[in-house]
Amino acid sequence: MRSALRSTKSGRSPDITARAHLRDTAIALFSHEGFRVSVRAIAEAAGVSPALVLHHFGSKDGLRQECDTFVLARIREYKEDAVRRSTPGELLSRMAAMDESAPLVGYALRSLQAGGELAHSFIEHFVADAEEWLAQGVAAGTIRPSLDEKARARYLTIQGFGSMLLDLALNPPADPGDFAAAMRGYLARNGLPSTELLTQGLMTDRTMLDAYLLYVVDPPA
Amino acid sequence: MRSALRSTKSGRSPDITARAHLRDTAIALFSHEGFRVSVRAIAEAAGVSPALVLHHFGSKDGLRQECDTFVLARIREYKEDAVRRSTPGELLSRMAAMDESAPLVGYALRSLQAGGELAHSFIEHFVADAEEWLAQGVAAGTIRPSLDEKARARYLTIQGFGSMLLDLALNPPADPGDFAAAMRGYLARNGLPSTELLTQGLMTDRTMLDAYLLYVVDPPA
DNA sequence: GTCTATATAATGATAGAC
DNA sequence: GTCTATCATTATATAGAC
Repeated sequence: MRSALRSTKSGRSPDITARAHLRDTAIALFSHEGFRVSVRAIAEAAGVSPALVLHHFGSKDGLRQECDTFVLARIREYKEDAVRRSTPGELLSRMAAMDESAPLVGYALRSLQAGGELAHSFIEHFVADAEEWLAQGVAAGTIRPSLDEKARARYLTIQGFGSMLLDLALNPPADPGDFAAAMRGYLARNGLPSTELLTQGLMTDRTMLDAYLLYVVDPPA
Repeated sequence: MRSALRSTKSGRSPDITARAHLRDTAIALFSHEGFRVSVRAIAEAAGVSPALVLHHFGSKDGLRQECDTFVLARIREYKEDAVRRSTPGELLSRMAAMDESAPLVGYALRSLQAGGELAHSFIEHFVADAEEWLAQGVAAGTIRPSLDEKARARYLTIQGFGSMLLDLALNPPADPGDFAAAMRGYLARNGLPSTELLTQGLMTDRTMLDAYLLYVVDPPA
């Protein structure tokens, strides 16, 4: 009721409210410990009472949704600013290198594993980028054309993030918050083979692809 | 105390005990709903009291460990029997096609996402297989050699499972228990682009690989 | 081996004072 | 906006009878 009055009274940035502080704390904790952290833990980290958290967001789910939309919005901002031809991994690395935005990356990765709505938006965004990037490469002659460009863009995106998620789950970094270090570990382990695969493929000839096209895409009656 | 007596009395297979039944029920439920299912739910599904479950396994963690070791052992058995040149995906599909072993596959996949000890054993096993399979292909001339065969075997394994896990998290099957159907969905979405990637790679020339080798593997001083 | 009853701890959420 | 106090639920786990 009185919030309008209060907002006019405050001359500072409208986002440095207690509510925003709570949301940022929640993102940091979700990123660091996963979505199982309790409302109590978030409240304690923020130095307020648990009741206040629920007062602001209604429920833990409400808090989650606010975090989701905020993280997605911020990642979109970063992507607008970033150079277009950077790969998703490079973009995330650069984001994570900044202390302020590292939790955003961790949060996004957590939600990818959880598979919610943010995960979909997140992936769709990178799929769209990949499609454009691939199309430019095909036009320039540096990338081979595909029989299904959309499917390839989606596959490469899922393949990249999926490999990273599983690799990090199997080799958990000492500090879960230091995403940049985690990313370095991933690249140290997989940089060479993934580059080999992208540049040379695995097979020496087309027989496997031809078999797939013949028996799966256009099966004999 | 009296269990030795009972086991001698029973002339049936030593694994069809109530304990084994409980374990199987737990695996089915873990596979279907994830590791957050309560001991209560498992007990109810098995038609016993929650206390009995804990009586047998000491704790929920004890139950988890017993399920882990059992699942790993069974998957190893299947792999021994299976034809050697089948891919991991084919193997799991064949396993999942059998009603009896489908929960094992689901359980293994869940534990991959959780990233525990079973996940490591599971992956290591498939990495070892991949390495042998790749070596045979290289010897036969059907597969290109790699500068780091071990790293490639690990990467391809992680890449395959990681892509599948993320794809399934983003496109959850109607029936989480029907792994075979889930796998068909995954292949329908990604079969073509993954086959293209394996046979042809993505790039039209070696410049990306050469750049990687020059600046990352052997960086200029 | 199996049960009932209970202890204990943690969670998300609410009520109401200030 | 923020708190204290409390509720209702759920979880794992234990004690002890049968």
